[in-house]
Amino acid sequence: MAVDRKQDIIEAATKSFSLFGYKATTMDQVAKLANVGKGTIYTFFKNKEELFDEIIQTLIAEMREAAEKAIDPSLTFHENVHRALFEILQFRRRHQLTIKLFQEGKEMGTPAVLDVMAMMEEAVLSFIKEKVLLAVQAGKIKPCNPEVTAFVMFKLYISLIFDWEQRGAPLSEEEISRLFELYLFEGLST
Amino acid sequence: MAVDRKQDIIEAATKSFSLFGYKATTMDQVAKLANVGKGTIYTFFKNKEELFDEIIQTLIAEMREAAEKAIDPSLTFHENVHRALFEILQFRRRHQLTIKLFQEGKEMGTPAVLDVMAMMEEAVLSFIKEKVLLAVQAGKIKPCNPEVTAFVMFKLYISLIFDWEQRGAPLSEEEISRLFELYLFEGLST
DNA sequence: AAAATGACCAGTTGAATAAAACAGTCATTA
DNA sequence: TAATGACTGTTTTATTCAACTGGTCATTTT
Repeated sequence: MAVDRKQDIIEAATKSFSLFGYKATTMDQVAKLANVGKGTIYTFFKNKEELFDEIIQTLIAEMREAAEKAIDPSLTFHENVHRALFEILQFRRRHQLTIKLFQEGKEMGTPAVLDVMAMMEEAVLSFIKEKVLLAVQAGKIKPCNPEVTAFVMFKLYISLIFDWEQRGAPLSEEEISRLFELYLFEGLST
Repeated sequence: MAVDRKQDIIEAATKSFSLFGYKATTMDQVAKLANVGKGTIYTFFKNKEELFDEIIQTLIAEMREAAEKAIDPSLTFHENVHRALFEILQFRRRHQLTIKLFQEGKEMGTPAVLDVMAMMEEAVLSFIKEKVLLAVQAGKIKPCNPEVTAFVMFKLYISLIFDWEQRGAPLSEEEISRLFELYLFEGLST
C-alpha cells in the first residue's frame, strides 16, 4: 500500500486544526493521527506554523476558485461582485476550519491565527481589486481607486452580513444584494 | 467654601476612568481623589457601574452637541453627514476617556465597558438615523430604510478612518469626504 | 545511504493555592 | 441627618511547580 506521508500529515493536521484550533493542536497529536513519527513532520515542514500556512494556502486557493465559479459573465458587474463576496462569506461559514480559526482569533488572539486571517482577508481584497480594475477598464463603473473600492465593498459586506445580524434579524441574500446595489452603485442622491 | 460632593465624585471618577480605565479604577481611589468617604459615593450612586453610566451619559450628550454644531444648513446633506460623523470620530480621538475605554474594551473586554461602548454607538446611530429620516422626507435623498442607512454610513466611516489607517497612509478629511460622496451618494454606476 | 523515528531537552503553560485587593455595607461619628 | 471608614465576603492577582509542548538529533529501519 502506497503512502503519501506528506499528504497524511496535511490531512491529519487539517482535521485537528478544524476540530481543536491551532493552539490546542499538538505536533504529537498530528503525528499520531497521521501514523507518522513526530520527526517525520519536520522533514516536510520547518515548523508548526509552516504546516499551518501550507494548509491555509490551499484553503485560500479553494476559496478563490469558489468565488470565481460564482461569477457569471452574463450578469451585471454589481451582481457578480455580490455573488462572489456572498460565496466567499458562505465558504467561511461552511468550512469548519475557518469557523474554528475565526473563533480562536477573536477569543484568544493567537498570533499565528491572526496572521493567517490577515492573509485570507488580503487574498479576498486582492481578488475583488482585480475584478474592480477590469470593470473600470471596461467602463462598467466609474473610474476609482481599485484598492479603496475593493476595501469598501468588502467592509460593507462584512457589515451587512455579520455586524447587522447582531442587531436583529439577519438580512436575506436578496436584501443584501439590493442594499449593495443601492448604496454602492446607484447612490443615495436624488 | 461650598462643596458639591456629587460633582466632586463625578469629576474624580472621570479623571480616574480616563487615566486608568474602568477596571483599574477603584472606589477607594475615587473617594480619595474626591476628598470624600467611600460610603458617600454610595449615597449618590447605587454602585460603580451606575457612576460610570452617568459619566458616559454626559459624554454622549456632549458628543451629540458637538455633532449638531458641526452641521451647517447651508451645506448639502452629504457634506453635513460627513461633517457630523467626522466630528464624532474626532471627538473620540480628543477625549482621553473614550480613547482609554476603547482600548480597554478591545484589549480586556471588560463587560461594563463593552456595554457602554454599545450605548455610545447606539447614540451615534440614532443621531444619524434622525438626520437621514429628515433628508428622505425633504426629498434630499432617495427613499431608504433610515436605520440601515445610518448603520451603513457609520460603518463606512469607521472603515475609511480606522480600518484603512491600519493598511497604510491614513486618508485626509477631504479624501474621506470625497470617497463618502462617491460611494454612498453618487454611486459607482456609469 | 536515505528516510523515519521517538526519547529527550529547554522553554512554556496552566493548575493549585496563598495573598492582596476589591465593591459594597453598616455601625459609629460629627 | 449626612458622612464616614473599618469590616466582610468575594474576586483578582501573584507565586509556584509539575506537566506539557515544539523542535532536535542520535539511533533504528528500510
